[in-house]
Amino acid sequence: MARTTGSHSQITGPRVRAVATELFAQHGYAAVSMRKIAAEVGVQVGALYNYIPDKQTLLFDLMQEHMDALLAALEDDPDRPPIERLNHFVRFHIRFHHGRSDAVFIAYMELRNLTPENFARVEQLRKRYEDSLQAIIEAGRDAGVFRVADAKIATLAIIAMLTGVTTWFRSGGRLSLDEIEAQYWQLVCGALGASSEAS
Amino acid sequence: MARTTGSHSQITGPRVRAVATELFAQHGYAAVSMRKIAAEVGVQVGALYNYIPDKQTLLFDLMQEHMDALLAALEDDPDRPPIERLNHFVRFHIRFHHGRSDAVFIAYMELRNLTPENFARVEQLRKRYEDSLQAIIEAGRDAGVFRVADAKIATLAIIAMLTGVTTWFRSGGRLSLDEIEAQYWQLVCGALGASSEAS
DNA sequence: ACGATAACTGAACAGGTGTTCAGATCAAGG
DNA sequence: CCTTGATCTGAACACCTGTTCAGTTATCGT
Repeated sequence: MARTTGSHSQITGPRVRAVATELFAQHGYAAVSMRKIAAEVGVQVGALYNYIPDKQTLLFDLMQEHMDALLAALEDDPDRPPIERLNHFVRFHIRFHHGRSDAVFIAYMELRNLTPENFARVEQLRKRYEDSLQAIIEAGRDAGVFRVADAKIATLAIIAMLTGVTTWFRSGGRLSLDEIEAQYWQLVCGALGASSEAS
Repeated sequence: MARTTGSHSQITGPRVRAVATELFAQHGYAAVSMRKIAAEVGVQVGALYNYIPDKQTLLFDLMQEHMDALLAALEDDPDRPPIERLNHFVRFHIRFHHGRSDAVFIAYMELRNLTPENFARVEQLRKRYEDSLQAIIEAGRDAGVFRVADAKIATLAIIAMLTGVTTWFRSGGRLSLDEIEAQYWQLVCGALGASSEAS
């Protein structure tokens, strides 16, 4: 037999990406074979190549989609007060990454498995995201509401701190996502020498 | 030919571990074959098994050694003021991890490639390290010098923030290690609501 | 009802995987 | 100087790797 009953491109296509995301996050890109992905999708290996050109491109596409979605979802209004922009960024970052932990994991862990060209492109997207936080911090520093020695370092430190949440937070634990947000907001504010009461 | 001139266990043994550390960090455990390690060491594959029982144990040993060294090097004196203990922890963390970025990378990225038993053992060591920071934070909070809502979250946030340094810091860059230390000390102090002038 | 084509199978390709081991070779102790 | 044992080679084992493609089948527009 060949084509199985009820199979559609619109089902199989997204499923391949979903399965790949899950397996890559769990075992790592190099440790996951095309046959394992196919088995999980419920299809033979060859069928995968109706939806992806090759394994490397699959990985790159997953990363790029994640970064694109991240950048598209972030809304920053330069006209608002820096403290409000920061508050929005912190809460956005935690909320957006929560529930997408697989994609976050891949985007941070599998960079070394990208070809140099693909790496450069993903890295560019990441830099754009970092720059948006750095702009907020610089605006706050210039306005005199943040006390920070080096905006670049503060940016990297805060993003590392916030992204760390995805490695341990699971819904239904000791604390709710709202509480997590509030705590991290306080930590970030303190780190930047701002009062967390505002905004 | 078989045994080559000038080959010694005392040279080859450590070299295998050094090469493995480098390659695992660069390409990932699953992407590095025993043959690639052997080639880099300058030996045939079979020879590696004079020094390691198998690939999995090699990975585990590298991680365990790193964590053991980390725990052994950390000196914390519960009798000193919390602010001093925190200062020492922050500077120690940054200094210890700097120059060992390969081992740090492996210890954080390759956890999923450990067998369940090995994972549990490494995780226990990591928890012990986290607990030592948490103890400092709790001591400071009880003494009224730190203002922190949840000690566990503050611990995870700070460790994530500090460990992030290894992903971007390289000697000879814009800032020296001393400057990095000072900046992170300020950030950590602020996050915990303490004055960074002390200690 | 039927022809076109999207969707899939099954097999093959050339090469890579971790691990084992008999045999060759060199270093060192008596 | 010669034996002993550590050290390494080279080949083999059974299996897995990403990718391709001729052939088969289900679906859909007409």
